[in-house]
Amino acid sequence: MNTLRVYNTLSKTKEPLETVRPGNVGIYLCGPTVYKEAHIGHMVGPVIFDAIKRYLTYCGYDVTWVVNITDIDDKIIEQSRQRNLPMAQIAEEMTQDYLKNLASFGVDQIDHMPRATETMGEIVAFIQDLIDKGFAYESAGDVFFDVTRDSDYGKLSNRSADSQQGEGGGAAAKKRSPGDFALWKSAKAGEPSWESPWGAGRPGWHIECSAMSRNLLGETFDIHGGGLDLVFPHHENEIAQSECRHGKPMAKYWMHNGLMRASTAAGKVGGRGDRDGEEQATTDTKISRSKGAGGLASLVERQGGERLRFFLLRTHYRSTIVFSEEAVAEAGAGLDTFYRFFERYERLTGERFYDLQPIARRSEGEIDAGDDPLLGQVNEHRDSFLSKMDDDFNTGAAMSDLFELVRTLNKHAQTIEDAGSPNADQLVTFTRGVLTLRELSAIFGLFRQPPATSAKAESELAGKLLDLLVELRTFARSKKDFAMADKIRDGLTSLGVTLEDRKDGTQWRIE
RNA sequence: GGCGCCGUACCCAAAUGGCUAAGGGAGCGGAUUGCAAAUCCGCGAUUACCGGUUCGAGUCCGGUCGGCGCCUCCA
Repeated sequence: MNTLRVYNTLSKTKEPLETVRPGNVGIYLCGPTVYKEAHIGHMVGPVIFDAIKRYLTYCGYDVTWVVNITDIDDKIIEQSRQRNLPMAQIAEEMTQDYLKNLASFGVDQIDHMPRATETMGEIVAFIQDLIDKGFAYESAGDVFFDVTRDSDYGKLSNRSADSQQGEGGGAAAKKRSPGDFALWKSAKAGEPSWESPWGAGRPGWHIECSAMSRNLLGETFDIHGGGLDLVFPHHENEIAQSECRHGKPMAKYWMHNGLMRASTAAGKVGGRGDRDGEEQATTDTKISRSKGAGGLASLVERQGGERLRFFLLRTHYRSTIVFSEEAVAEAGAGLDTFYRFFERYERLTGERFYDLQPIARRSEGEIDAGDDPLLGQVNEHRDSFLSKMDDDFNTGAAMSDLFELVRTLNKHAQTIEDAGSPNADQLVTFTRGVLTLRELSAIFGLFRQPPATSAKAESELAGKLLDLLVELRTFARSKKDFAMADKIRDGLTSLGVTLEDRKDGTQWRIE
């Protein structure tokens, strides 16, 4: 098994992946608080970890991936008031929205999605044990974690416990130290609540993750992930709770993805932008739900889930991604290279790329190339791709090998086409090379099915009309009536239809 | 104020201190084409700036300038 290296926020270095149990990997990713629709930024973690799980599985690990749903929270209660609906209904609605978005982005590798409301027994037991062990205390119906009892506190985010101000407001008066955080919050009148030894209330924000990860992955598991913004206080407090209770490390590797920002045109009210020409002021602002980002469903409708997924995987997961639809469209131009190649593959072999069964295991993908130049090159691209994935899942770098692989295959396709009648040996080698493209792109979760064309609505009738126009143009060309042929083509171009004249006929494509 | 990140070509973006600084998009040449499209080939970088360490620096250290994150809810 190859050595995988993983960047660990705890040590601030890349470390070799050595799992708790050989051959197994447990991953816990902090999921959403379901109080409003998800935005594109919420998809970064799920997409990268989806690719990570695919890669680990491909490398032979048995992976268990948990993503929690936080369905109790002050913000959900607030929404529930504003919309005059029960908290559970809001949570359920937004959970469904989240699941729908995951599906659009091709995230289907999650094994467990526990909810806080379904983990209440374990949460209460967890808190009680912390009290019994002297790490937590009750104060007027609330329970707080006592950060002064945890000598390690702050090790993840590099902060000292006594420098923390903590949340203010009414809770502050009940705390022993300002940095103490709530494990259990007593319910005010009218708030949803659960029974506990400390009275009716609800869990604090961090405790559910400690309880759920312990339940599903054990006291020490392999990888804990989340957005960079969760390092403090959320993950710091999870560590405090879990490690004080268990007396052992919570997770071996802490992986944090970079946050997304939105590129928005800044004001420039008054509309005189001509003086400095193209210089347009833009600011990158944080994407947050409170600032009204959203419309993920319509974004998916416009761009397609695969483009968005590709856009996210283009950049290293720890980097900031600046979001704009222009950038997504640009990424899409790169994706089109693959789609066109798949059509070419189908023309040459009569087989659909999407019907190729991807090679599912790394140990089975190596090609015995012999002295075949094509397969030798394919192997090189594959090795390069895998070595980049081995180095902290560098999808952005590995992407280049996908492009180089498709270029190599395009060249081979060209020689086959130029030869006129394809010979069987060439096709066999070609198909074997294409199978490697299938294998590697499957690690990214790409090209699992043909891109949806619904948005472009190429109805049956439109297709037939296009076929008819192409036929008329072919007739004109055969008569050397290029003026007519070009008129038809230009007209179609202006409608967003591109024509390609090939030896074997003309093909149309809706851009 | 405390902790931390980033600055690579027109745009996006990769690069354990070591060969000509990946790849994509846009653009410009060329092959191909009736002309296009697609594909292939080719073209493009004082790595923000200044200094230091080193045989060797995009990478390490110090400084300057610029952008950003966390410290309160965040993926």
